[in-house]
Amino acid sequence: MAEGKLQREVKKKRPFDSAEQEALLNVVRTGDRLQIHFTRLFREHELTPSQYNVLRILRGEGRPMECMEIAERTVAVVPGITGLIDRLEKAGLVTRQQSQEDRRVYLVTITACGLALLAGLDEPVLALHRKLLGHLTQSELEQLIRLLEKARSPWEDAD
Amino acid sequence: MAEGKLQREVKKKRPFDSAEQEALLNVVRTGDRLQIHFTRLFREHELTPSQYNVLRILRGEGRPMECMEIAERTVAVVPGITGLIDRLEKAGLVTRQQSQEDRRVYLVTITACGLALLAGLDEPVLALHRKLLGHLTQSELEQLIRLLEKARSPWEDAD
DNA sequence: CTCAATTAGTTTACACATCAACTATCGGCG
DNA sequence: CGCCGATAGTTGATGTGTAAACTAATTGAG
Repeated sequence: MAEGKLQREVKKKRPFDSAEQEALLNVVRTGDRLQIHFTRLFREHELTPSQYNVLRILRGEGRPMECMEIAERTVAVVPGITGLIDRLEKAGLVTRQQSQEDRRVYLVTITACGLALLAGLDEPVLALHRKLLGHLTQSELEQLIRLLEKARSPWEDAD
Repeated sequence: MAEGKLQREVKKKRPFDSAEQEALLNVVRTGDRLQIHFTRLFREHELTPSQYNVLRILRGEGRPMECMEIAERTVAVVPGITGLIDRLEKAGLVTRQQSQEDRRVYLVTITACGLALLAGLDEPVLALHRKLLGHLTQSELEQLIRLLEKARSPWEDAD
């Protein structure tokens, strides 16, 4: 247990400066690696991870949403949403129309085509979850979730 | 313990489809949030995280390195390295010169200016590690490291 | 009511990741 | 020797994230 695998992976000569650093690099690297697999899966369906996330949010909410709302629930910042919606609209997966109540806001709605695309991805996405983390026991998954939530707790809400 | 914080954060109506999914989203989200803080720190010194990583690799190795070697130790793929090195060279932090043995390869060397920049960042980086994960006990950090290594183990080497 | 502050969203500029295509060089085989 | 495949690196196109400046519309204080 003395030297972790990440240490060998990045071929560092000396040990990590601290356990915090080793844990932090492990989290970041694992997150990257996880995302890569989903990126590949989505690409087979001409989607990027960001686009998939937006579609999932729209389906989950089940109603037209403002750009601001969407931005709040993704990593993306408001300006990035514009181009994202542009491309989704061009692909026919969402529609955008000006709100009548407040003409500053544009409401984004997922189309039947978008819903069908998501439906076709549900099973592969679940299968990929199992493939990537299925070798951990339920107890280990719970431990991992608990530790990560505790890690984020001081800086996730107010920073 | 029943419902995790991430579930509330993303305001999902229903629980996660599986513990694998919840753990996966937790890893990805935590990794993103961690990176954001370092991005801000590096930006104060006119560096991006990718640029910082390349400089750290060069300092750690202590010798001129080929682009291929650098690419292997970062998330970046070879084509991305080109522009990265371009910008570092323009900033005077590295130099690039054609190898004499094999004129296909270009050797990248960190400059004294680059080393000085890194030296000034060492303490703030360590401090940020402590700030972000210092509230976890040593035992928790070790657990987290162990779980993440186990998570990656099936797909990190050969995939 | 009117004007200033606020808010939603877009545009622009830059850094980066990815893929495909290209150039230059090396190495080996005939 | 000369050509052909392999390799190192670059370039270009597309998508995304970030920040700053901008437009359009709403709100609120005087």
